[in-house]
Amino acid sequence: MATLKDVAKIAGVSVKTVSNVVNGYDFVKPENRKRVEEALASTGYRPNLGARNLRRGRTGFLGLMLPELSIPYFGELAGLVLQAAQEHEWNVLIEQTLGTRERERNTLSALGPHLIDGAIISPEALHTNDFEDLAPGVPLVMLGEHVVDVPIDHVGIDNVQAARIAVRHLISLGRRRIAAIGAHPQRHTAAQRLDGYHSALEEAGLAPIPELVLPALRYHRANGAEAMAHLLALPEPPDAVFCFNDLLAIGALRAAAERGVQVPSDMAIVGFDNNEESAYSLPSLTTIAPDKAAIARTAVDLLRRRIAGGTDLAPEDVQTPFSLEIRNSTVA
Amino acid sequence: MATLKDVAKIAGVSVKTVSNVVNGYDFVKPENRKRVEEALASTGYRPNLGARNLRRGRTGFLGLMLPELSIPYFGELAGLVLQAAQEHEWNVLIEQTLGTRERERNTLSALGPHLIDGAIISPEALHTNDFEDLAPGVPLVMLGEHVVDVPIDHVGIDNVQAARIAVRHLISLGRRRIAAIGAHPQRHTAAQRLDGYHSALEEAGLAPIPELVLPALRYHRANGAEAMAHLLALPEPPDAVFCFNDLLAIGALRAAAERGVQVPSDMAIVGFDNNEESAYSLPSLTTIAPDKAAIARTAVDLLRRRIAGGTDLAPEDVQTPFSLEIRNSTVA
DNA sequence: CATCGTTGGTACAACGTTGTAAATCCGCCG
DNA sequence: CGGCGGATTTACAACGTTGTACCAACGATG
Repeated sequence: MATLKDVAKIAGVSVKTVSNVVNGYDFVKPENRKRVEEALASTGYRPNLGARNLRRGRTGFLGLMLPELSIPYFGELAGLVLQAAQEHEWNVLIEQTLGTRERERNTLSALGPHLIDGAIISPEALHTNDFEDLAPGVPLVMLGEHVVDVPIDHVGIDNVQAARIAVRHLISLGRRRIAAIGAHPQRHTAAQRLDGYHSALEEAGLAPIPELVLPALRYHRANGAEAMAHLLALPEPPDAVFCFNDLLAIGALRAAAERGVQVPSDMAIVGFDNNEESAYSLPSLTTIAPDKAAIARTAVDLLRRRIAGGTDLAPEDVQTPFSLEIRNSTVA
Repeated sequence: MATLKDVAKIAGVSVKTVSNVVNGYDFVKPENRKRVEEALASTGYRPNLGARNLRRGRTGFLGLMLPELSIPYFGELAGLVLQAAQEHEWNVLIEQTLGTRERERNTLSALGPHLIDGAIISPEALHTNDFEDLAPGVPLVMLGEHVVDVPIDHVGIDNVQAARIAVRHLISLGRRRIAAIGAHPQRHTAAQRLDGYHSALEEAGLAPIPELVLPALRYHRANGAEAMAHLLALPEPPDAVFCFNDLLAIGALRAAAERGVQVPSDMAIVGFDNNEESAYSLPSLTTIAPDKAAIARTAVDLLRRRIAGGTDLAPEDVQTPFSLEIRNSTVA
């Protein structure tokens, strides 16, 4: 593998001059520039990023910590983060935590400043004090969950409002017994969505029905199916369900179908995330559609700002847009 | 950020002694070892991987080139590769090509030995000579597509056999007009699956019906829907479809439902890949289920072998197991 | 013609780590 | 007590890059 030294020897100039050409420095005699460029081409020179970063004190890498790539929301998001990072010539290192606090702590503590310039994290189980213990020494941007009392930039949508809009939609269709699937003791986003759910009920003058609020420990399809099965076994089942993500909704859809419950006539279902698959389910899924590209772009931008030196800026909490995507699981 | 030098100063020893402790060298006086360890702990020292790798000539990174993380198959696969790589203390750098030859070429050529120790690639559009042009100088393992005349390790399933088994299944259900969706002029895997399709028809004494073989330029849900719409508009539509991946099948499922065609009674559908979502579609999807974990593990192992020095080993082509997952899109 | 600024080029050091070879220490043997 | 040999430690160089400081050549300016 060719190094600057090799190229310099061939071109008959100093190492630094080659470096200057490679880095687009202006003042190089055209003749020398040409010779260097030829030498570069003939050797197929590629800079050794390790060495360059060692010198520059930057690594060229961003970390991306998320629960699981096989979860569509995170797969889609990761793809968009990769794209946004690429536009700024960053490579992305992805770390999966499977949503366990243990692995999230490990990952956080492994986030040395030598490995990455900054990280985008999507924690599910981290506690406030984990951040203090393990302060990784690089800028972080948090997605989704918002651990409030930690001074870290955050990007996400207004979960309360989004949930409210979803439930309002169900109410506007005449539904009155509206269930919620996805309550979770630790998750902030779950609490917020539950808030929105309750406030929408309240503003419509509907009394909350506690047994229609179901928890979900994980947000997978199986959990949604399980919850829906439980709801349908109630003496008085709901006429609509707001699921805290699309996977839960897809599971719910299936459980309903298996029991001959018609969606949307007997049971309207709204999801959250707008996974690609949700436009193709049968029936297609009405869902809250966050602007994932905006989330990815914003996260990378915030990180850029911090890395560029804004260490003592106040932590920002950026809210990205979302919309309600109305499909056949609520309106035939 | 603490460096070896800082730690050395605190512990009152030389840099090298600290390095020795960090790297588990045996002959360090217990007393010094203790002092160094304390200093390490008190500074929270973390090795600068860039510098270490510069010195060692290795990077600790694996590349993973794939079309799109938002495609469930690749999202799931990427997750498994990350896990397999992690077991050998490798970090993984993911690069998305969107399946374009242009970006695949770029990625391949950017795969300098400085950045990664080896790469797992899942090309869709690369030509044989691209590999010669751009020989990245690090070991590669290819997944899925098999560009035959390139001497590179390959991992995948027996596509011909898998397709044959899928189509046999349809035939065993009494279907006689069996369509195929996913033919593609360049893709090797498409050609192989088409082979399997034809050979299954032949062994059952069924004459191939050319207009039932539909191409798909991309393998997304929309392409499947489009193809199915086309099939249903034929004067004599098929009674079964073999789709070359699950996304096509999901699209086909939807197109059928939209036109009131009952699956599986009027139309049986088989997919390929066993995406997680396919167990939850309505009806659930019969599909070829490759052992994705085995693919990921095998790919990482092959890479390990090469990186460990086996440069002049003959290229291997490992076939991983698969099964036919029978669900309600063929059997009610 | 002396001075200056601009352009073009170079040598050197440094980033943090580890391999090599050489230095130092120590107990023990003769 | 001199020296031997292993244990322990160290100085130094090197990995490939780039920032800094400096040097050289040149035309223009006064």
